[in-house]
Amino acid sequence: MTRRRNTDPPLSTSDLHAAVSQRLARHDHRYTQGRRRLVEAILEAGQPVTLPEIVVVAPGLAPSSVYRNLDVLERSGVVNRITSGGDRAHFEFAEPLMSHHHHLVCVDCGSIEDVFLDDELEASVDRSLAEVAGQAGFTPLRHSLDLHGRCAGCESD
Amino acid sequence: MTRRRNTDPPLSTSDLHAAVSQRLARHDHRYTQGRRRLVEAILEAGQPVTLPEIVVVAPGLAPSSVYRNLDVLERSGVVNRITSGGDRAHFEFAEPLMSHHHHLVCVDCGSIEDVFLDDELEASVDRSLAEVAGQAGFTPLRHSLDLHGRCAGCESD
DNA sequence: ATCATAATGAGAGTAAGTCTCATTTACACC
DNA sequence: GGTGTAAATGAGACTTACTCTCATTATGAT
Repeated sequence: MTRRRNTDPPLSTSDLHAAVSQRLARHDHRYTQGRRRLVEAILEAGQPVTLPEIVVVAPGLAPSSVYRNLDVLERSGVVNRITSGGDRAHFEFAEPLMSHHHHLVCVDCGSIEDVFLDDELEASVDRSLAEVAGQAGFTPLRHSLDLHGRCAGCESD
Repeated sequence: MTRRRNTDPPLSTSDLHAAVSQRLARHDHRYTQGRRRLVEAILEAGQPVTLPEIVVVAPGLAPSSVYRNLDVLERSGVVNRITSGGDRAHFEFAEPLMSHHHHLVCVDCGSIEDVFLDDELEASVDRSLAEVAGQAGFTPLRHSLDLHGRCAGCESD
């Protein structure tokens, strides 16, 4: 298992914009300037980000619009909402705009870092989950596998 | 892999109360009537519950006290807070008061059901996570593995 | 260029959860 | 069993992440 950097995107920036545009169009949404800046802010962050972090990177974006657009992007399959990190939601690109990965969630500061596991383990996890889901009459969409603990910064305090 | 019922607790009710009492005492907290009723409400639910669901099962408990006590119980290692199910936190007993398990999270109604995976898979997951955590200087506490999808009730609509 | 429609943004509104503080309860010691 | 002290309670004010509203503006199709 190699630890990949989150800065290795599966798509180039222009391909990302094209893919986002296509997904929005498929849901009858427009790829406006504001949404483009929002996508670029998430891209620049390179990690799951909260709304305040987005507004810092892309000042001038109205919070109400960012919230609304994160919603649109989520429903269009562009973005995932992560709620494991405390009281503030984090956002990141959804698959396949970003490769499948998991999270290190800091229980102290709520920060979230991406990590990658090997495909064999992912396959066993999916197989096992599919089995229990079937027994419960549950229709699986995706899994989330997060490690909760203390990040390097918080541990050294 | 056998699908265990969540109604198979690792502890009897009196053992549960004893264990809770001990954990509270270890943190210099008292096991009061209100906390006892709260613990029993979570026990009766048999699934991760939200605050309104607790108040229904145990009417008369003041919401502010329930919130405060859920906090105390969480910090004393009695209860886990689950934030995967939308905007409302769910609570359930922590290990080892409840055996290690995972969740089916309905993306429609936000309900959460417990499922159990086999120990071998859990071990591989822990091994892999420990490896990536070490590389990131992250101190692991616990992992969460949730399956997101649509529950039987919501799928049939 | 025009037009219909979607998107924007400022601010009001909502609701989950926290804080405050006067009162009550639980445990330790006698 | 009483007594004192410190923790727990509960009602309601408060905070804040997020959503809604609606008048204005930008977008993309023709």
